[in-house]
Amino acid sequence: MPSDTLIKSTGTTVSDSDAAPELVDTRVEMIETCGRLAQSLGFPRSIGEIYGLLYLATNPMGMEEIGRALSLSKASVSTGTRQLKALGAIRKVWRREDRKDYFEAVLDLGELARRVYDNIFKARMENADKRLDSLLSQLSADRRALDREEHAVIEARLKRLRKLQSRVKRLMPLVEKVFR
Amino acid sequence: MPSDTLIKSTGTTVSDSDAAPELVDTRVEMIETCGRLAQSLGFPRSIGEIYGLLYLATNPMGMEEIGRALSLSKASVSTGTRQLKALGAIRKVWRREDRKDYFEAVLDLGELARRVYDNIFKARMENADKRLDSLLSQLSADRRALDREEHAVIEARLKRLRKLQSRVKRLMPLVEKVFR
DNA sequence: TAGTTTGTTCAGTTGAAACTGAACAAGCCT
DNA sequence: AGGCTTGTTCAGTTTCAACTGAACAAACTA
Repeated sequence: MPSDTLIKSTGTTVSDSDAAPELVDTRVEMIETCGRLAQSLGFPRSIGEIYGLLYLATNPMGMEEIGRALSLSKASVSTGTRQLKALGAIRKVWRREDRKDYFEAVLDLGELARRVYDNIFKARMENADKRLDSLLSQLSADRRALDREEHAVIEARLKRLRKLQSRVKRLMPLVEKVFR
Repeated sequence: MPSDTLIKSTGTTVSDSDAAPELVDTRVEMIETCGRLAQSLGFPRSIGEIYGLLYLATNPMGMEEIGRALSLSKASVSTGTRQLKALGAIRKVWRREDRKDYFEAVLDLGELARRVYDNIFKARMENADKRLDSLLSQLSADRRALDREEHAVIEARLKRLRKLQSRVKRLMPLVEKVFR
C-alpha cells in the first residue's frame, strides 16, 4: 500500500466538508418544480432537477458541482446531461485552459418546445399512422375468424379512428405555424 | 361446511376453463397499442388496455369479463374503470334485471381529447402560474442572501419564464377553438 | 337471519426504471 | 512508463407506482 506518502490528505483539509451545497430557497424551489414537471412529462425527475439548477445558475457548472448540489452520483449526472443535451435543453461550454465540461441551460424555451414537439409528438403521430394501417390489414387477415356483425363493428370503429387521425393531421400545420 | 348441497358445482362444469379469452388478433393489437399509448401519456398501461378492449367490443362488458380478457385482478379493473370513467373515456351501461355494471367505450374521441385537455393540460397550466408567483415572491424573501448580480440574473430568468407562460396562455383560447 | 353476488378499499408484493459504485477509457503532465 | 483528472459504461441496488389478494360493504335472495 502506498500509505501516506504525502501529507496532502491532512494538508488540504478538504476545505470544510464534501457536501453542503447551500442553495438559496428560490433555487431549491425551482429545482423541485422542474423535477416534478419532468416527471409528469415522463422524464426522469433528476434531469428536470439538473435543468432547474442550471436555469437559475449565474455561471456554467461542472459535473462534479452539479452532482454535489443535487446529491447525484457522477454517473447520473453524466447520463442526465447527455439526455438534456440530446433534447437541446442544455449545452456544453468550453473554457480555455480547462478540459472539464461545463454546462449551461438553453434559455430559449420556445426552441426547446419546438424540438420536443418535433421529436416526440410528431414522431408519435407518424407512428400512430402506421399502427392504424397495421390494424386494418390485420382485420382483413382475421376476417374468417369473425362473424359478419363483429367484423362490421370493428371495421366501423377503426375507420372512425382514421377519420379522427386525419383531422388531427390537418390541424398539425396550423399548430406548427403558431409554434414557430 | 355446506359441502355439495347441490350438484351445481359439478353440474355446470364451469364451462371448459376459467381462463382463455380467445381474442382475435386485431383486438390484441388494438389493446397493446392503446396500452402503449396510455403509458406514453403517463397513464398506467392497464387503463389503456381496458379502453382498447372496450373500443372494439361489440357489446358492453362486465368487470369480470374484462379482467379475464386482460388477465387483470378485480381490483385493477375496478380502479381502471373508475379512472376511465373520470376521464370520460368509458361509461356505465345499465341492463334491466341485472345489477352488474357493464361498460362501453365513449366513441367520440374528440370529446375525450377535450376532456383530457381541460382536466390535465389546463389544470397544469394554472398550477404552473401559481408556482411561478411563488418563485418570484420567494426571490424577494431571499434578497438579502444574494449579491446584486445573482439576484439580477435570477430575476431576469424568472421573468423570461413569465413571458413564455403568458405567450402560451394567449395561445390557449386558439387551441381550444380549434379543438371544439 | 344467513347466504350470494358484485364492487371497493387497502396493506403488501412486484417489476421496471432510475440511480449508484466501481471498473474502465481517454486525455493530459511529469 | 506511471500518475493525475475527467467522463462514460455497466452490473447490481434501490425506489416507487402499478398491481394483487383479501377483507369489507352494499344490495339483493331466500
